[in-house]
Amino acid sequence: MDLTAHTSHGYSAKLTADVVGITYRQLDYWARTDLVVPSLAKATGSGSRRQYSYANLLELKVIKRLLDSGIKLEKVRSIFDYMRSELQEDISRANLVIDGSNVVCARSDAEFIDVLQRGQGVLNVLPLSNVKQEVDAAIIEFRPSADDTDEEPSDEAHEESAGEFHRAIGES
Amino acid sequence: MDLTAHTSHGYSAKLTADVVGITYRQLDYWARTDLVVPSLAKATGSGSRRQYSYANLLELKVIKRLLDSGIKLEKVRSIFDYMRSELQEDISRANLVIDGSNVVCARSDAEFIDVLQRGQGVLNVLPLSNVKQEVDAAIIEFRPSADDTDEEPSDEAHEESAGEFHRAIGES
DNA sequence: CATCGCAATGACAACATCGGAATTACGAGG
DNA sequence: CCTCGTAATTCCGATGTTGTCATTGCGATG
Repeated sequence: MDLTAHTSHGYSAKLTADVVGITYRQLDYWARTDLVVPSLAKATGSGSRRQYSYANLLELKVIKRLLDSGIKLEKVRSIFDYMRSELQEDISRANLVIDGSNVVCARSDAEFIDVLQRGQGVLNVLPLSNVKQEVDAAIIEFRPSADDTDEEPSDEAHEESAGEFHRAIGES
Repeated sequence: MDLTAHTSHGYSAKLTADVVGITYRQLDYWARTDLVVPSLAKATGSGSRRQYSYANLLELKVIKRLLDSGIKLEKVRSIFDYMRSELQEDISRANLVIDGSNVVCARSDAEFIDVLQRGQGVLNVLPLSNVKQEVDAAIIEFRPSADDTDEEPSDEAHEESAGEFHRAIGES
């Protein structure tokens, strides 16, 4: 199942916001401030339509993850200077490690652990595999085109889709 | 060398800000908003003197680390609900792992790696050992009481005291 | 007692990051 | 051509986190 092929016409702003799990207002703000500009169609004035690509969805989902973990948007902006060169393909087995202003994309587990051991400051570790998974799941969930053979058309239960980690950590 | 004994009279606000590497304005704001209230002497009105303990210095240094890595102060506040119960002793070999609203203090390397592998979202990893190191070094550096037999009395070069990691990561 | 330095306080401004409501404009369909 | 739905834009406001500056007050020293 390759959801990248869905990029024939791209994703509208509203759908993108729903899939990623952010508000339209945030998506709009990020587009205007050049954090994530829609690849397929930029806004050309009032009434025009922004069109986001599948790659844009992944970018936006990563940003939401970073924000949810408490990272400032300002820092996210600097991170994405590096991100855009690395985020393109094979997101499946990569781990992103961020140390202040430095970013590295560790693909092997050995490199990953090695980087962690040398860390001097705070390290922000982001496994990218589940990002793609969650985006794909959300695309199907919010798909407007027919065949919604799901049992949960309710608008709730989109948060905490993967909840095994929280029990291992302990409650806050 | 136990610098905790320096707590006989505590640390003034200005000295604390210098040691930790933050502005007085930040320290003042954090005290007023109950993020870090000085243990030894709270402000009792205009003209009074705040007195910070050694434990306060460690707390403040951790906060600065989190801020430098782009963590929002709002998230730092929630993190410290858990932190205060764990930050007291044996900071030497502990690693702090933060996943959104969940915080865990992994003491063994095995537990540390195990937690990292199960991470679903963004993990903020903070080695606490070097926090203590840097605070101790800064205390000696900014010590007002005599015997400054150092070769660098200049006010610069306090940032990036441990710079081996940056070369391993790559430039930003 | 007068003065000085330091530190807390308060008032104000600035900035980023949004949320909400009203307005405007595009495109499709009758 | 008119209308309708959708979406971008504009305007306004709120909030949190500082910076700057002036004021007030404490304590020590002359």
